[in-house]
Amino acid sequence: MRHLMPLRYIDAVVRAGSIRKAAEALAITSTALNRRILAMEQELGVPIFERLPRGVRLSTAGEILIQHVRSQLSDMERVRSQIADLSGVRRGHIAIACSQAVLPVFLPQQIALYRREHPAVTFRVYRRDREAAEQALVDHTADLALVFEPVRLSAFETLLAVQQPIHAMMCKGHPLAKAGPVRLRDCMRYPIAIPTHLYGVRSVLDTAVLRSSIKLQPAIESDSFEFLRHYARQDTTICFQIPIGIASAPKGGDDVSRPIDDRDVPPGILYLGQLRGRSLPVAVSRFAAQISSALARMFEEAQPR
Amino acid sequence: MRHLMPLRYIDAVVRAGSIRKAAEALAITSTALNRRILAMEQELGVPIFERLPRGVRLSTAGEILIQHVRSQLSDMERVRSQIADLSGVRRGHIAIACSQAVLPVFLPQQIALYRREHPAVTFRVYRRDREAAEQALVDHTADLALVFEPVRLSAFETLLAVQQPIHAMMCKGHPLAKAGPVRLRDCMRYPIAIPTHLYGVRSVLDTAVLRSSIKLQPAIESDSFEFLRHYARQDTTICFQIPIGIASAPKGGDDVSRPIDDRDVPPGILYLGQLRGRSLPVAVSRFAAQISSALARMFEEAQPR
DNA sequence: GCAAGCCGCTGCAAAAATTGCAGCACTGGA
DNA sequence: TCCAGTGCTGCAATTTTTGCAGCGGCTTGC
Repeated sequence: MRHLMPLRYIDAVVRAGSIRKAAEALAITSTALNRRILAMEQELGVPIFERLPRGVRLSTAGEILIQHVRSQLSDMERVRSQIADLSGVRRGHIAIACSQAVLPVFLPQQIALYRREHPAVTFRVYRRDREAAEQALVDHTADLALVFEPVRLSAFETLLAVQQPIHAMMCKGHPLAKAGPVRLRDCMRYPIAIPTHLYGVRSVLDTAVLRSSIKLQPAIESDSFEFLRHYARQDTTICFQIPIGIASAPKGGDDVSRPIDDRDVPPGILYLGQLRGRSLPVAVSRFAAQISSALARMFEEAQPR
Repeated sequence: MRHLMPLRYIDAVVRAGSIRKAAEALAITSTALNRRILAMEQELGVPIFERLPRGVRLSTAGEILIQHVRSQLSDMERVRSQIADLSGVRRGHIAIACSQAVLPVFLPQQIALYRREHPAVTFRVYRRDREAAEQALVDHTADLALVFEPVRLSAFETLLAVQQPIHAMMCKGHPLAKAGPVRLRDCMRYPIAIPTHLYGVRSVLDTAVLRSSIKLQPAIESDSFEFLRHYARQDTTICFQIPIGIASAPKGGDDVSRPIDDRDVPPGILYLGQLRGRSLPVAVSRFAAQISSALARMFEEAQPR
């Protein structure tokens, strides 16, 4: 849509932090971009940006404006999508910000399933910790967020919530590698590998441990689940993951997972959500419905808390 | 704002019903307008208008688009207003759709009061029956609606509701011209002048009469309250009005008003409302707050029903 | 302490877009 | 059947936008 180019320009400048960088990203000259910004500011009667020696920053007025700009841009996207939808073409774009846990199995499966029906729909998947995921909704980088144990929920409108008990994972030959729940204190007899505080799994474990006598003494700490898991395969180290992040094939994998007993660690909650008050494009809401029903089918639906 | 000219153009064409008429209203050539419409349609990939021999009409896609267009336009207005507000300039524009009753006294007073504080704010006042008033909110012709006994309330978000008992009005020398409530059957002994069914006063009277043995036999029926009132001054005819439409000066007027007894006619309700879900420009919401408190001070606040 | 590197901004000319005029084809009503 | 009214198009004039080169201001690193 041609007429909202000026809005795109403003958004680009905000994201780039400088007019020249934004111009490069937009494949136009800095001159042109600069003049459009100046023109907008004159129309508005107020500067949108503060000029700094190293670029520009939003002014107070700009802060108000950028909210409007971003909602306009994504709303136009919704309109396009609705119009395309009624002429039978199922196209669109879906951007998702999500926790690591859904990256290896769940999301690839679901997206593939969806694209089988609607090949004209494109996807973008951002791996974001629970705080950054909400921010992505706010600045319209993402349409949906699928996060485990989000922190603040002010701009977040929950579409679905499912329980996710923490599982302990270990290599096949591990002494604890049996079926059924395992007690946390049994795990603690072995070296443990856990993620950093950015992650929901860690925060659930931390709060659970607080009210018990057990102490978490991690042998390995990392911000990469992939690393933790591969490390745990090497020896008797135990790592932790939630069910949605564990391949469903029960015997094919190199490792074994056992739920930690409810009495030790209560289940965490995985949330699917969108920006509060926004009306989603058809493609997005259809995809949200699909993964909602998949999640609800796979896991117990959680009460909002 | 320059960049939403295309949107204004579309809106103008929709309202005018033909490109040439809209072009005239916009003070540009039909050629230019026509080409912009064509360009928009090409960008969208779908016709916005159906071409008729006598003009154009919105297509299905256009119906979706015009909603977006109008909300964009008024949202931009809100942003401008917010930005102007933070730089201390209290300017803006307020459009109100209202029932006749508030036109003679209440609204002029309130607007004058408001403009004394904020002279840079401009007003537009539309006289609309209760159905048209809601429509004016929907198509963004009006920011606020102040209507007596609205019919449908689907797009209408109530900001305040106050009770308005129906009053009987008569000339000074009338046999009924005393203080205190009057019974409806006493009024019926004289010729009565009442408004058409478009009006809330009529519908309140009609429903009240339905459950009694009294029959409404209007001597005069008109869609102009002003006419009815002036007519009633001529002889013993009685007309009806709600308190907000009656000048507060108790003895200055040429006529006398007496509330009709609650047992005969229950009070109607006057609603102040806006378009559901819309966030109003600062000027508008400030004015809404002003008249809300004025109404609440003058009349008993009604429970929503 | 001074040069190098970014930054936003501006004068001027080229390029691109928008606009206006005149005119065409079409339709429904007098 | 004619006429008024509609949307649409080719072409030229006009307006707007863009790009190039360059200026002055500021921070950073040697």
